[in-house]
Amino acid sequence: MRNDIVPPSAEQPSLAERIRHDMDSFTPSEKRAAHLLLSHYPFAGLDTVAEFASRAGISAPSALRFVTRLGFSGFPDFQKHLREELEAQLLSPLAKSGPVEPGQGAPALAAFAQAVIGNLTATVENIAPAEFDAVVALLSDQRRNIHFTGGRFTGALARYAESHFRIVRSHVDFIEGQPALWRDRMIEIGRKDVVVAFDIRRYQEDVTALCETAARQGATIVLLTDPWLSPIARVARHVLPAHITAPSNWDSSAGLLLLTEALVSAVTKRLWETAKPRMEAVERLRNGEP
Amino acid sequence: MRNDIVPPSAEQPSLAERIRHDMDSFTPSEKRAAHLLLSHYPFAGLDTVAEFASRAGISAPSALRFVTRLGFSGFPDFQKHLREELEAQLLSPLAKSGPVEPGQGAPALAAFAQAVIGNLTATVENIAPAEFDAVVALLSDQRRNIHFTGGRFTGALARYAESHFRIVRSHVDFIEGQPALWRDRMIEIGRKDVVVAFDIRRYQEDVTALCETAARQGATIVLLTDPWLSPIARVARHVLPAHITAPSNWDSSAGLLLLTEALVSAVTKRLWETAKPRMEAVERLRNGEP
DNA sequence: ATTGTTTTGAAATTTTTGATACAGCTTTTC
DNA sequence: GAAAAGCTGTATCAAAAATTTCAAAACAAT
Repeated sequence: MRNDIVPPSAEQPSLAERIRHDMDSFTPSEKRAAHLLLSHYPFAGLDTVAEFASRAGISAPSALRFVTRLGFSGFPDFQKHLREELEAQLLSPLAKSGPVEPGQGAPALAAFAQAVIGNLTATVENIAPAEFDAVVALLSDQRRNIHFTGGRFTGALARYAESHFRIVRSHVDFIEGQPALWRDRMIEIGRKDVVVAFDIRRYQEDVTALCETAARQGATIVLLTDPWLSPIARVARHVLPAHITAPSNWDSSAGLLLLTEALVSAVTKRLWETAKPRMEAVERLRNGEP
Repeated sequence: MRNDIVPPSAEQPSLAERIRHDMDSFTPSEKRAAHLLLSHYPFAGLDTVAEFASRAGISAPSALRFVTRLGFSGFPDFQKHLREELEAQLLSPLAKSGPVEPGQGAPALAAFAQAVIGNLTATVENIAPAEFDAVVALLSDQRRNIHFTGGRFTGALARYAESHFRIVRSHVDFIEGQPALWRDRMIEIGRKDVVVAFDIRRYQEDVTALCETAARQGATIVLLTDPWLSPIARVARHVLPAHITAPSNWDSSAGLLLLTEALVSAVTKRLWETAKPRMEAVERLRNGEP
């Protein structure tokens, strides 16, 4: 038998908090219900049981068991509570933003998120609009070849970028950072090539070498880096810096990801006429259709 | 027959305003219904017809006629509208991130950033502290083997995670999503293994298959997904959902990255005693020192 | 007053929704 | 490895809610 759960009398803590707190005492289906409810709190619970269960990917009886376990006498009772909570919350202007639970992780997570959000804001504010637009234009030029590369950590971001651009347009690839792997490919790189490099501190020599070689051959270099600028900046045509400090032993790449996704989004919109049929074709191929 | 009333399509003015405007065209009992609704807008309308009618001092049919007259097809339709209006209003403060229209370059970047920030906030708020802590504990258990995997886009995140954890602790690797590449490796997977999977919508069957196979062999599955939960959730021990919608043709993985980095940070702190010398050793090796 | 029109609610009907019993499956425990 | 406990979904049923019907009441205009 599991530990009992306090009935939802007239308590202060919102139901959401209680659910978060008791999360690990739930069964798998109950967790799914809980996740759905918390992700659209409290509106997900205001529909019918059938709708709620279906959205959570569970059966109606499981949904019922979930609310019963929460201490309610039935689904209507549960909904009534949600409505009352909502009304109370809406009437008190800023009663929201309750202090997150104690525990070890939550505060750390919240603090981390706050730092990351600060980074994103600072990053956006320090990007020159003209620079961003210029990069979008460059990456939207279908006659050019685009190569993505990065360091040991940022390499994953380069892959992320490549996996998206590859679908939007052609002539896109990823270059591994190790010199042995790209030396001979450099013969192909020329004036119509664009190298998009990701490089943040503990700047990596091999990535720098790659970009310098490419630049010497006439390629256009786009650099996504930190505010202290990777040495690649010397040979780069465009530089987009992102803030990376976080309350961690590691730097955060969220700002770089933001820029990457924003670029993908902007280029997709710009090339929409050709990107749309292309994306549809890719989808068909993935599904094994002719 | 009285003058027609515009149906409640996608309009700007709230229902309340329309009711006030049309007030003098209502019959006496309709007015009573209108007054009740406006006095406790919109909660008075969220109960049952019977309750609503009784509180307004009219009969159920009259209440029905009232909502029909407002242009709704029935009482459930009416309530649905109220809920949606309420949700939109409640979400506006932060997640104003409606379909932010075109806009060029910089404005688009700012809008994108705002949406991403909203996602991060929502993600953190909906993570159960216990769940997060449990995952940290799991990944800090040095006796276990950790395997990261992901789909065509999220695979990059898995690599990102792997590249960090690899330095903090041992027994960490990355598994390619294609079945041909992992089938035979499954022989090694057992009870002391942990599979951390990244999977967001357009959930990928091969990743699901990998996790199901691993789970069947007794491995513990940790899933980072979107709020709609990948089917992998069925076999996952722990699920960390992140909000992913963005004003783009693509979803945003920023929330997943945030969780990843927060996990890396937390585990690094937790294993600091052993992680520190290990990180220093890695650094020496990179520099070619003995 | 009387007739035609509109409004209204009681009761009957239909539809929807919530709840339960039970059997299969999974996980845990011994 | 077998038995027990627990979890979950299908099928079914009961309850409640929404909707329609219809006749009485209120009202307006002759």
